Amino acid sequence: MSPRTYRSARRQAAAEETRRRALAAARELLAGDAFTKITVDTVAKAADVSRQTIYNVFGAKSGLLEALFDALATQGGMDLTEAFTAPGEEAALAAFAETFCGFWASDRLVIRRLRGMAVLDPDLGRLLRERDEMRRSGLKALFSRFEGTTPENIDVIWQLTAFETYDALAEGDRDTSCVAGLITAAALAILHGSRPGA
Amino acid sequence: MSPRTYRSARRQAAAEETRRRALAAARELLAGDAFTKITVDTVAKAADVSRQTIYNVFGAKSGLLEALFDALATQGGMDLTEAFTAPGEEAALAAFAETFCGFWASDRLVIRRLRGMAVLDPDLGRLLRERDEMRRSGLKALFSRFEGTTPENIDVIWQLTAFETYDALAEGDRDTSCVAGLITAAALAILHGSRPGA
DNA sequence: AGATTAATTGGACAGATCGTAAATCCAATC
DNA sequence: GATTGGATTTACGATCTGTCCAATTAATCT
Repeated sequence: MSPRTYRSARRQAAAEETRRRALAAARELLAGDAFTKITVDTVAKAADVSRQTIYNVFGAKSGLLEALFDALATQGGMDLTEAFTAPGEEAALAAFAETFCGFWASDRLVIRRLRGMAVLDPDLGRLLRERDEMRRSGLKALFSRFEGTTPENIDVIWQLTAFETYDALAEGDRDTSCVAGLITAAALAILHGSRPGA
Repeated sequence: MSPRTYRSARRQAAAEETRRRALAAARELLAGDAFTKITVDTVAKAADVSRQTIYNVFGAKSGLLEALFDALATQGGMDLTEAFTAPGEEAALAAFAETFCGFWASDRLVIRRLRGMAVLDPDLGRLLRERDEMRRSGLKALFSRFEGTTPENIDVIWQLTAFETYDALAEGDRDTSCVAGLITAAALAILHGSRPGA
């Protein structure tokens, strides 16, 4: 009746390791050709871990996917300081677009497939919408420095910097920075090209 | 050893009817709250048809979904003649955008979910990419009437008229024609606002 | 009318997959 | 050496897919 408390760096590290391996395995499977066959069992085997462990660590398959999504976002290391410290509107937009395109490109297949699954998985869907809203907030904050940006324009640019837009424009081996350039140009045209009169 | 051939309007009509009912049931389920639970069994029950019939008619669950996707496109009645007979670039683009936005809006949830499933279903994915390519062809044909449109711009406008863009911009109860307007304006800005020099 | 066929049904089955439960093992910690 | 946290093993129930096959019903041909 006196439960001792056992803290340990070693055990904790080992647990981290299995978690890390599971996520890495899931990611690799999702990036591969047989990604439709992604299963708790296949992930466990690929991670050289028992199936039960996956459930112990992540609770459920959806938990594993959510954790993977988070891990991607985290280790993606998105740094928006360049966008926020850029001198002008154009430079800021270019930095913003390049940052996100770089992120989308870093794990294109995995992100695409996770987003597909998110449509059928409410929890994953929430997580994803949350992240997308963060991008929208970022855009809002970015444009608060400049004047005369309508909410509608922000919405459109929000979609221009979305994964789906990157994914569509990157078709046919178009370079990532090239895609970012297209997006930046489009955003700028929308911001300045709207002719209120004629 | 002399297999007679039985043709009949009545039987054929009855078969059409069960097929129609199955598709209608699938569509309704996909539009509802419990769409994650869409199952051959639930579809069959909702259509008041045996599970086996679904397999007889569509071969597999994926066949049912593909048929539904096709049915949506067909009965969506997309008519691009207005876009192709419009006097000028702006009118043509507006008609094009409105036609597609109207289609996307006609079954927004179902289309969204089908597209999500398509990520995990290679056959459905092909079908969907085919349709999207048709939109791209349409755009190319549309702009062949006008000069100076770069392939890059077509790609961007292609994505602007994609379902994902409509879906994102229609968030928060934004009117369909309003979304079409945003898309048209963005496309026009991209076409004319690209400043080649400075 | 009677034979024949098309369309559908019902039940049973194998195989995957998810998720849970309980007993056990092992190594790090007290 | 006893205890604990983490991982494993095995077993199980539930759901869903897809297949097989015998049986049923109604329309069509002769």
